[in-house]
Amino acid sequence: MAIQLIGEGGVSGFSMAEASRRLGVAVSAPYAHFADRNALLAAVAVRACDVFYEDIHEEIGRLREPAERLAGIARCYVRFAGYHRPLFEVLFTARIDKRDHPEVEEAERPLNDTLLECVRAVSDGAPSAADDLATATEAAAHGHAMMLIDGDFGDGDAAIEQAAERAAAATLALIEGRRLLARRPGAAG
Amino acid sequence: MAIQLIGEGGVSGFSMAEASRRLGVAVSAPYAHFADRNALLAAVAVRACDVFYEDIHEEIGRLREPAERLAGIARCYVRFAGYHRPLFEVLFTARIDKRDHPEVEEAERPLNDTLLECVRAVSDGAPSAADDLATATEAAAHGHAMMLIDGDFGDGDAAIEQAAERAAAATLALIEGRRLLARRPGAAG
DNA sequence: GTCTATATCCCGATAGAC
DNA sequence: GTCTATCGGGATATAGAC
Repeated sequence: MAIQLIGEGGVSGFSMAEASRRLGVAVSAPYAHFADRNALLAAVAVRACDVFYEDIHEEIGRLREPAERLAGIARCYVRFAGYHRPLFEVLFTARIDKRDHPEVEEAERPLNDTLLECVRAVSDGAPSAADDLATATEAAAHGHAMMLIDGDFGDGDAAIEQAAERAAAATLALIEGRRLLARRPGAAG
Repeated sequence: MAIQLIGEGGVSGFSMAEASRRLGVAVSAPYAHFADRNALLAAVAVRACDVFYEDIHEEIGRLREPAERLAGIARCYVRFAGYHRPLFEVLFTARIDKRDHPEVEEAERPLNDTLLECVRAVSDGAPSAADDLATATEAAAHGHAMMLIDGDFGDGDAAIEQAAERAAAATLALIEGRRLLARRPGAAG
């Protein structure tokens, strides 16, 4: 499938023209399958969600402790960024207009649901506590993933695993100190 | 200065041509001041470091508690992303080759030093503990900043402040649970 | 569904006059 | 230091034949 080969290039400058060249087809060929560049990117994003979803469920299927499961999601997040970098970039750094491509939002929903489910399992009954922890976890995972891509952990599989392990550990630390995540009365939100 | 006006555009596609147009000068004018596009971007990045550095020191100058100071850095990080978005993008998402432009690395050093200083103040004597906390803090701040830019917190100043407050709170939580940041023996790194 | 060919546009960078 | 003019390149997207 074209989608996979396109993934070999970066996200931008990824171009229809170069992708076509790599596939050995004419530059006009992709337009028979996708309305325009963004439509193709959206299709890649949907595929990225599917891969990500499978990775996460494989991981949390092995884990029983709620805290470990949430940490496992963070681990998967960073591993996904490392092992499927092009998909990750399309999903998180390509600005796809969700109004033009609601399929992407649709594909993202199961991921959010899984995260919320795991967060609720470790969060105390408080109303906004789960949301606070979910946001913090997502931010920590995303930050580690970006730093990994930026090369802050070095190169190769060892760097990926180190970043993933750090993200998982950070998640456990966030859980440990989660009572401090409650926003103070003064802040908006 | 051209640098400021250029900041009005996104990071990419930012172009010399469009920047020149905005300034009402010829497309060739900037090349009298900068060798090429990357040189201009590098200059913007250096400026970004300076602004960031001043913001941080204004913030931690007001704070005494070590933990609050580290949280203040995270707060500044996210605020910087929100209030100086173009500078933030140039600094963190434009890939500038540090070998071609060592000035950027030079300008970044004081920032790293400040972070490490604050981290050491809250970290227990352990050797790698400070490094672990620094990485986790940076990742959390970066993650919140990226989510802010992505619109996950909404728009406007309220969104910026909310994201900044969440990043600060996450930092405090990381400090609280910092003993869990130590990587397990099995992991590489 | 794929090809060739083409229209249109924008960008980075340089040359040379002023 | 700024201008005009230009070269060379690459991109998106469409039209029409096969």
